[in-house]
Amino acid sequence: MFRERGYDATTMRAIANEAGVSLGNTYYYFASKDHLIHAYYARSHQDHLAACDPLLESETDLKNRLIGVLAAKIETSQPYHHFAGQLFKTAADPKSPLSPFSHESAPVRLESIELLTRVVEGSSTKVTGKLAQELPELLWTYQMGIILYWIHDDSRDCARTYRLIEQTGDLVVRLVRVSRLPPMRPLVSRALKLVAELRAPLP
Amino acid sequence: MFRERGYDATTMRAIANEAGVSLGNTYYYFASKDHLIHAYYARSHQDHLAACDPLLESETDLKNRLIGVLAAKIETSQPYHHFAGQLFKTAADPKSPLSPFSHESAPVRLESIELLTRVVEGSSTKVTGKLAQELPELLWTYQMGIILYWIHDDSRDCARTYRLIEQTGDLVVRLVRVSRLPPMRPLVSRALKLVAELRAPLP
DNA sequence: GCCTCTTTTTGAACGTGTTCAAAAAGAGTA
DNA sequence: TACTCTTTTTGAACACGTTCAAAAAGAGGC
Repeated sequence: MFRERGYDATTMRAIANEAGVSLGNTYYYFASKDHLIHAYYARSHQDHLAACDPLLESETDLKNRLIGVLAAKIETSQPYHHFAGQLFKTAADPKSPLSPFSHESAPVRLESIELLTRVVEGSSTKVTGKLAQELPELLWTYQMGIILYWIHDDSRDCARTYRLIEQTGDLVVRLVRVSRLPPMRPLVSRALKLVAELRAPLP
Repeated sequence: MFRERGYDATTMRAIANEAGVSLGNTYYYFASKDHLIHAYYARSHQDHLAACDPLLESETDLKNRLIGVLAAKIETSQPYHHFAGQLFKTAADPKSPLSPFSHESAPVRLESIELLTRVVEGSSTKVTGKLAQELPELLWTYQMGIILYWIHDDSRDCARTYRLIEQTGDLVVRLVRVSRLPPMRPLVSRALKLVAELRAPLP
C-alpha cells in the first residue's frame, strides 16, 4: 500500500482496513507506523545478504566484489525507492530505535559489517593489520553514504547512483591499495587512530 | 521553549500560549512546527557567517581557516544541540522544502558555499583550475558530514566533533595540497569529472 | 464442560499538528 | 465618519497516530 499511495496517504486506518483488523490491533503487531516502514527495510536487508552470496563465492577481485555488493544493495532496495525518503526520515532521529546507529539496530548493522568483512577477506587483495580491522566498518559508512545519495537520486533507474558506486568503488579500492606505500603510511595511520579514538566508549 | 522542554513536549498550543496568541495564529507566521524549528537553524547560520568574518580577514593558512570555520559552525549551533536531532529529522525528508538539498534552501546553501569559497580563495594555499571550481561545494558536503556527526555526538562539550574537525581538516588540506602532484592528477581529474557529471541537470 | 490464565482484538478516546471560515483589526480614501 | 480592501486573529473542527480498558478468543488442565 505504501507503494501505491505513498507514505502519507497510507493511514493506519487504511492499513487496518486492508488487513481486516481493527485500528488498535495494528499496534499489537507493530509498535508504530515507523516500525511498519522499517519492516520493509529489514526485508530488503535480508534480500541483500542473500543476493550477495553467489558473487562473494565466485568473484575474487576486490573492486568487483565491493561494487557488486553495493550495486546489489541498491537493487534489493529499489522496490522501496518510492518511499525511501520517508524511511530515511524515520531513521534520522538519533534517539529513535530505528536509527542505523542505535543500539537496537546493532544486529542489522553488524550483519552488514560482517558482509563487508567477507568482501575484504575473500578478495585477492590482501589487507592486513589495523586497516583490516577498521576497513569493514569504514566501508559500511561508505555504503550509508551511497544509500543516502540513492535516496535523493531522481535519475532514471537511479543511474547516477550506479555511476557513483562504480567510480567511488574504484577510488576506494585504489586507496586501499596505496595505503601500504610509505608516503601514505603516516596518513593512514593517523586516520585509523582517529577512527579508534572516536569509537572508544564514552567515559 | 524547545531548549527547556525538548521538541516533543513543546506543543504548538504551548507556543501559542507563551506568545499570547491563538493556536491558529501561530500558523499565520510559521507554516508548520518544522518551519519553526528551522528558523533556529537559519539564525545559527547567520550567526555563523558573522562569526567567521574576523577569522577570514586575519588568517591566511588554509588549514586554520578551514578548521576555524568548521569549529565556528559547531559553536554557533551548540545552543541548539539539544534538539539538533529533530532538526536533522525535519531536514531528512528529500521532498521537504527544509531539506538542505531542496530548491527552497538554495539561498542558505549558496551562502555557505560562498563562505567556503572565501576560505579557499583568501588562503595562502593556491588552488586553481577545475578543483577551484568544485572545492567549495565539496567542502560544503564535508561540512554537512561534520554536522551529521555532531548531531550524534554525545561526548562532553562535543569534544569528539572538534577532534574530528581537527584531524579531518588537516587531512583535507593535505589532500588539496597533493592534488597537484603528478601521481594524484589522474585520480583528482576523475573525481572532478564524476562530480560534474552527477551535478549536471537531469534530462 | 468449567475454570484459569494468556493472547488477541476492539473501539472509544486522547493528544497533537493543522486547517479554514468567519470575525476582528488595521489602513487608506472620499 | 463611512466605506472598502487587506491583514491578522480566532476557535471550532478535522485528520492522524496512538493509547488502553474491556471484551473476546485461544489454550491447557481438571
